[in-house]
Amino acid sequence: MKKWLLIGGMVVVAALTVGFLVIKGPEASAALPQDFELPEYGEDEDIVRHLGYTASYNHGTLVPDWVAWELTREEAKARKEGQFSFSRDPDVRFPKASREDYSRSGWDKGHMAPRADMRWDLKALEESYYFTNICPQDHTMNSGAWRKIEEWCRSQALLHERLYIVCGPVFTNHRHGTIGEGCVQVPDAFFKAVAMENGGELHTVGFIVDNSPQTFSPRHYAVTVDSIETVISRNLFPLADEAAEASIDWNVWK
DNA sequence: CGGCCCTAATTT
DNA sequence: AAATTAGGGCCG
Repeated sequence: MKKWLLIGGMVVVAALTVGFLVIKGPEASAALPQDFELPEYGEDEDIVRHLGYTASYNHGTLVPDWVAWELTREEAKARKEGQFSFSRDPDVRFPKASREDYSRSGWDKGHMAPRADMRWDLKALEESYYFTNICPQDHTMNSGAWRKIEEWCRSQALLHERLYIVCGPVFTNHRHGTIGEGCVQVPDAFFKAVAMENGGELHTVGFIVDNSPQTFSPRHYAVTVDSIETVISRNLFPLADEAAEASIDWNVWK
């Protein structure tokens, strides 16, 4: 059933793409399908769509399984400002993480889709503070290695036209347990997968950072998207061909 | 020194 | 539960 849905979805995407090409002409061939950034997901997942990101929120862990978004050059340049605080997602009705769970836990309320990637719209900025988009993160890692990866992504978005990014928690041995009365599970590590089109070819790069004090530069944590997919058992860019996820081309990722 | 990642205490 | 206020540390 799931497989047929997937195939059906791909047929629809292909049909839309063909239609798009007919209308727009060959110069549009560089544009990847809308929602290209969304990973593979099952019917049992709770998908929440917001202006700046789409996420799959997990009832059991009380963190997202993944958060996906597109980052364009213009979005990366934007500097809108507003004051927002962490809050519950009105689009998620079942029990979810709260501020109390994180308060004095020793763990950061770490953004998956970064606040700084959402400064092109005040609504997107506000929604980035929903717990749908938050995981418990080591503070040194969040403000160190993870932040450097986020800033590296923004610099890549400025160099190229747009990036497709999906990131989320990695659970292996659950060595950090849970926090708060809600029992929010603390991830063992985090993954981030990035895709970008350059010269008609798709390029990808990934990162895995342990949820512990990490401060090295992005390349230290670089891995293929393929290897992330093995670790989390999920296809991250279903519409990308396998070869694009099997290697990292540091000539295009500058 | 500004930008970005935050925290905690207090008030509503 | 959320808004307000005040503050810290790291890095390019």
